Amino acid sequence: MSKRVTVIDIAKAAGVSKSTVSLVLQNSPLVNHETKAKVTATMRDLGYVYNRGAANLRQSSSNSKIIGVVVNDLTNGFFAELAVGVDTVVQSAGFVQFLSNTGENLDRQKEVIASMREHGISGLILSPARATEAADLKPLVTAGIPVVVAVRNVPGAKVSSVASDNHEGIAAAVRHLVSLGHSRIAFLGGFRDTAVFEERLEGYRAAALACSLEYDPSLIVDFAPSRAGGAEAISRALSIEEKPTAAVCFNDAVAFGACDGLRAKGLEPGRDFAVVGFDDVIEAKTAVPALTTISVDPQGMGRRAAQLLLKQINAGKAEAETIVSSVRLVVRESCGAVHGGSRERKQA
Amino acid sequence: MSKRVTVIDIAKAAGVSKSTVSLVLQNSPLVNHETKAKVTATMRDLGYVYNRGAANLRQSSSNSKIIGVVVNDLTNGFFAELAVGVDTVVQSAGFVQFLSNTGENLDRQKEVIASMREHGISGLILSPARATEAADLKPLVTAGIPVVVAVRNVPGAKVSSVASDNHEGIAAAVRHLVSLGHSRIAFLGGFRDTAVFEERLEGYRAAALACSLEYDPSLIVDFAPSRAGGAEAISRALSIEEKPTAAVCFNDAVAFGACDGLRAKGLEPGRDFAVVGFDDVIEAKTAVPALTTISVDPQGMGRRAAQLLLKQINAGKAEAETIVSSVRLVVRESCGAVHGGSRERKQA
DNA sequence: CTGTTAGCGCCTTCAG
DNA sequence: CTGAAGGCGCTAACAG
Repeated sequence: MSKRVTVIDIAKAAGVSKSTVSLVLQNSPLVNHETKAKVTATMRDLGYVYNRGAANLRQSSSNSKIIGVVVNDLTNGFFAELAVGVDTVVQSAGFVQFLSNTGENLDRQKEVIASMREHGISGLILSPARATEAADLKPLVTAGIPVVVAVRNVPGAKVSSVASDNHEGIAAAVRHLVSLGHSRIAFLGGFRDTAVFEERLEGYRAAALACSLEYDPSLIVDFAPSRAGGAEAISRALSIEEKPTAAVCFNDAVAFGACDGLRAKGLEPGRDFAVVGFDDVIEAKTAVPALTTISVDPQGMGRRAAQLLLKQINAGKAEAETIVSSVRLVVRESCGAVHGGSRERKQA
Repeated sequence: MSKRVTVIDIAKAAGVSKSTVSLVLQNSPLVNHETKAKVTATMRDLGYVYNRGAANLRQSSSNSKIIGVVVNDLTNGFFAELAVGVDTVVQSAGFVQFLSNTGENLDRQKEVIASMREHGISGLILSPARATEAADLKPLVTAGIPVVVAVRNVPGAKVSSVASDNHEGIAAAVRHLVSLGHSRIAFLGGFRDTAVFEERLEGYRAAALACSLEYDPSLIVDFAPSRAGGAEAISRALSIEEKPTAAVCFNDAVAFGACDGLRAKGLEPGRDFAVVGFDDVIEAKTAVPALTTISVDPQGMGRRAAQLLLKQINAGKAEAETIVSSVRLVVRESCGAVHGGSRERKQA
C-alpha cells in the first residue's frame, strides 16, 4: 500500500537536503541539534524505516550488522541456551541474529550458510554438524568473513573456536571419584584419533598421576562415543582382571550407555558403580539422577563466542583464537562411594 | 581482500551480458541450456555469491526471503521447538529465519522487531512477550507485513494467530477426571479478564455439563496464573464445604503451585488429589511425575504458523486467520482415581 | 534469446 | 553546515 518512505521524502518534509538526513541517520556531529531534532521528528511522523539493504549496498558491505548463528540441534536445550547467550551480546551490540538449525544435516548446513552469505552476514558462529570439515568453512574465511566455531571443533579449520575445558573437566571428575574412595577408575568411550579424546584422556592421566593412582592402560577403553559404544565399553571394562569401581565417560552418550550396560549386569549406577558423564552434544539434561556430569554453561559459551566474533569483526581481521570455557562438576545425587561399589560385591 | 565478484564480472568472464546472467540467476526459461550452463560454471569458478540486498533494493522489496521469528523465551524448550518447527518449513521454502529472543522484555521486543523491519523481513512470526499490545504490531500491519502471532494471543490485533485449543484441552481433562470417578472438579488459576481464561473455563463448563456434573461456581477459583497463585487457589478450593477431589489448572505454573499447596497440607498429588496442568509458557517439561498435562506439539505449531505466514506472503495480503492447534492429554503416571482421593480421607 | 538503459535507497565525496 | 552528483549490485523494461 503506502509506498516506502525514503530519505528523500523526509528531507522534503523537513525542508532539508537528503545528505543532511543521511548525516542525522548516522548521528554525525556535523549537524546542529535543532535541525537534527526536526529531522528525527519528521522521520517518526512519516513512519520512516531505515533500509539497511540499501546502506549495505553503498557501503563496503559486511557491516550489515547481521551475524549468522547456526547450530546443529536447537531442540537440545544446550544449544538453545547457547543461542540465547549469543543473542544477548549480539543484540546489545546493535546486531541482529540470523539463527538456523541444521539438525546435524551437512547439506542443510551448507545451504544455510550459503543463504546467510547471500544476505551479507558480517560474521558467523557455528556449532558444526557432525563431520563438518575445514573445507566447508574455507569459502567464508577466504571471503574474509570472521567465523567462530563453538562447542565442537572443526579439525583443520583456521578459525577461532570456543570449546569447553576438556582436560580440566575430566581431571575434576577423577579427583571427585578419588575423594569418594575410588582408585580403579576407567575411562570409557571416544575415538582415539580425535583431538577431543586426546585432551580428555590427558586430563584423566594427569589427574590420576596427581592422585598417585597406578596407571593401567587396560582401564582405557576407547569405543564409539555413542550410547551403544558406552555399553560395550563398560562391558569390556568389567571383564578385566582387577575391575574398576568407577568410570569417567567420554561424553554423556557413553555415560548413558555405560549405565545401560551396568543395569544389564544387575548393577545399579550410583549405587554399585560410579559413573561420570561429560556434557557433550547428545543430551544436555540427563534422566539418570545418579549420574554425575561435567557441565559447561552454554549461555556463557554463547556470550564468549559472540564477544570473540564481535572483536574480530571490529578488528577487521584478527588471528584465529581459541577460548576454552571452564566447566564444573555437577553432582546430582551421590555418585557412588567405593564402599557401596562393586568392590564389596566382589568380596561377597 | 578479494573484491566482491558481481554479475558484471561473471558476464564478462562468460562472454555474455549482465541481463543474461540475471536471467540465469532467477533461472528464467528464456535462456538456453548451453549458455546457462556456461554461466553457472563461471559463477562457481569465480566464487560468485548472490547479493540479495541489491536485489531487494531493485525489486518491490518485501520479497527479501527472510522471515523474522521472535520468541519470548528461547530458553524454554517449548519455544525452542517452536522455532525449530518454523525453521523447517521456512528453510524448505527457500527463506531464512531471523530468530531473536526477547526474554519477556517488551522494550527488547520492540527493538528487535524494528531491527528486523530495517532488514526488510517479508513476514513475522511472533510469540509475544507478556503485555504485548495491538499497538505494538500496528506499524507492521500498516506496512503490509504479514504477521502471525503464536502461542499467546494479542488482544485487539488484526493479525493471524496460531494457538492451542483451549476449550477442547480443558474439556478433555475434565472428561478424563470424570472417567476416573471424580465429580467434584475444581478449576484453578488464571485471570478472569483474559480471552484465554474464558476459553478454558468454557471448556470446563461444557465438559462438566456433558458429563452431567452439577455446576458449582465455588469450584472456580480464579487467581494469578503463577505458581504462587496455584498454591493460593488450591488452598481456597479445599476450604469449601464439599471439597473437590481433583483440579484442572489454568496452566502448568498453577498446577505446580497446586501441588505445592497440596503437599503443604500433607496431601500427595496423584495419590490424594488429581491435578491436571496445561502446557503453557512457564515450563514445558514437568518435574512432577504424577501430573497429567494437556500438551501441545510445539514443533507442529511452529510449522503451522510458518505455513500460514507463507501463505499470506504469497497471497499478497490475506484476511487474518486463526488456527487452533489441537492438544492431547498426556498422562504420565496415574492421575489419581477418586477412590484413592480425598473422599476416602474425608470419610475416615 | 541477448544487449541497453534506467533506476531501487542510501552514502560519500566535493563544492558551495 | 548544506546541496549536487555518482555509484553500490541488481533487475525491469525495452529494443535489437
